[in-house]
Amino acid sequence: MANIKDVAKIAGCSISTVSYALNDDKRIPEVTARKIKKIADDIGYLPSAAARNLKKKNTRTVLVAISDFGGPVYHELLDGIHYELAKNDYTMIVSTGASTDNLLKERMADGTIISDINITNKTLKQISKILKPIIILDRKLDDTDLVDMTIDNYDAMYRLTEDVISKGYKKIAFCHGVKKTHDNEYRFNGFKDALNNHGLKVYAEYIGNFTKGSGAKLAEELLENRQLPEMIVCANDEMAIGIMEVLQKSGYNIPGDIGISGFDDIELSSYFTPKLSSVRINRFEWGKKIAKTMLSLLTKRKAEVNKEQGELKIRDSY
Amino acid sequence: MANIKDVAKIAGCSISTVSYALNDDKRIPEVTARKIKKIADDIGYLPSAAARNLKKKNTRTVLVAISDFGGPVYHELLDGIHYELAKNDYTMIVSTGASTDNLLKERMADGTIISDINITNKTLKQISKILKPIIILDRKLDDTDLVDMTIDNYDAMYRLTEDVISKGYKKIAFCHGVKKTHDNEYRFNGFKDALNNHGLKVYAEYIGNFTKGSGAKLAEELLENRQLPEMIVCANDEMAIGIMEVLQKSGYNIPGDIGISGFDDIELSSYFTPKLSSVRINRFEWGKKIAKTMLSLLTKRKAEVNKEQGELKIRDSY
DNA sequence: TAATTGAAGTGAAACGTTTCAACTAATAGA
DNA sequence: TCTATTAGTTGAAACGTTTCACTTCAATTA
Repeated sequence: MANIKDVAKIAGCSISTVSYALNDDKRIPEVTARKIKKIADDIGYLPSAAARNLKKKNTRTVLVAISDFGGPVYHELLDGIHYELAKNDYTMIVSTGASTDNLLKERMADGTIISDINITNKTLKQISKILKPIIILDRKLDDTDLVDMTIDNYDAMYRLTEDVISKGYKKIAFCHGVKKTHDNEYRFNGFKDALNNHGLKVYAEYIGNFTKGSGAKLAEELLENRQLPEMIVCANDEMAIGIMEVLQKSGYNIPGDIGISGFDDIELSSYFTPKLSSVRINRFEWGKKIAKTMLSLLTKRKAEVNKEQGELKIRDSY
Repeated sequence: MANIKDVAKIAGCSISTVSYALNDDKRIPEVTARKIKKIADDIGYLPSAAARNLKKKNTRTVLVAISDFGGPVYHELLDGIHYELAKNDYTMIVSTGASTDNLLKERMADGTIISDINITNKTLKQISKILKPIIILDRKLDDTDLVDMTIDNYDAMYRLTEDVISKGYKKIAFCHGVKKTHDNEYRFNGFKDALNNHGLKVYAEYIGNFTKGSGAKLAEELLENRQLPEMIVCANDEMAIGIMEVLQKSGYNIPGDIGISGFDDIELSSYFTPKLSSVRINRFEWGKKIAKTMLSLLTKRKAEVNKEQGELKIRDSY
């Protein structure tokens, strides 16, 4: 693999000249620079990122760590982050699972954006002392240097619940996702407070894990016990869809017999019959904001933090 | 940021001892190693990936470059690749767009997997000389060191088309995705050959770009001209869905009035009404195979290449 | 006792860049 | 003609690791 030395040898100049030329330093005259670049091209010289990063002590790279590539939720977010980062000539790399662990243990990026519930608070606290800046999307953690940019789950769910109440539903249940996750807790609190402030009680609480499967299982249990509420507010769309599928197979009409709502507004939701009412987050915009914050953290070391608002998408499922 | 020197100073030993200890070299006794690791932990020492990569001349990292995070097609594939890579203690990083360009220009990974139609053949040919190994998923390119692991589009589409013919359709049109892409060409050829071998002609060809929107637009044009075929075989699911939506809005019954098929079997397809007939690729398995090939390229410098087969999913849309 | 072995640890070179400080040669100014 | 300036170029240090080759010292063997 050709290195800068090889280029210098062929060009008959010093290493420093090559380096300056390749980096468009103005002290190298146009004509020399062109010649050097030509040679570099010809022999297939690619600079070693390792050597450069080592010397410059930065990588112009931001790492985004996510739980998995499977969920329908991340794409827009990643595209938004990438859009903004690329505009500022930063490189984005994405990782999951074990790869994230490795990447976190070796400082390969200048900044890190994390939305991965598999990373424990403990780990997070540890690395937050060492690996700044870090923006965290899926929880809040006090007494750390983590910058959190969560969605305003509470507010959105509060508003959705008010809309449900306004339709006349009284026996309203909540279907939890993974308990203790930030998303679930804040959504539930918004739900509960809206109910209470309108003189209603939580009719029942069910526990899923954010997947379609868990929604389906839950619905089967409900059918067995014949204890259906008038309405189930779900912590996310996937569980809502799982519930609807099972209920429909058993002959229930939605929203005739029971109302259902979701959260996230994944693509499937508007194709399902009935179309699922949900909360839409403009994740592309959210991603852009996150990237902007990261950029200012990287340069100015400070940031204006921002809660992302959700938009109610009331359709046909309640 | 603490470095290995700091650890050595506190531990009262040499840099080499720290390095050996941290890398579990057997010449450092258990007790010393533990002490050193403790110190490293305490002062928040993280090894510099840059320095290590520079010295070791490898990164134990594989880069996967994709067109965008938006499509519903990549998730399983990425998960499959990651699964296999992680098992072998390799790190996977993923990039798109401009980030890919940067990453390709700096050698940050030991190997590269590319499925990005935005990268030109020319670029690909250039980097294939320098940046080996590279596995390419979305085309074939002769006279290069690229290893291609495309899907067996031809075979799958041939079989799908035979099934369509067996249902009695005669006037069968094809809806192209982006022309000249490998996927589109091979799917079309499989379609065409199946038709010809059964004594049929291609009834018409429409041109889309693999998106739902392009399918919708196309359907609108067809409605204007009132020239509907009996069946449209689409180069992918998204276009098929776009077409179906528009046709249904205009009162057409699918499959009563016209049959439609797709390719890829994205999640949406089995939720749409009618359920879309399509070709399923087990992308998780495909990803695992790709990763295995990459691994053997990385270690043994050779690979058994493999075409991934598709499975027909005949449902209700024709 | 002397020689040998082995365990534990160390010094220093090397990886491929960037960049500071210094140098040369040519030009401009006095 | 001499000095000051400037454009172009260069040598070498530094970044933080890994690892080869070597040393030291205690224990074992003959």
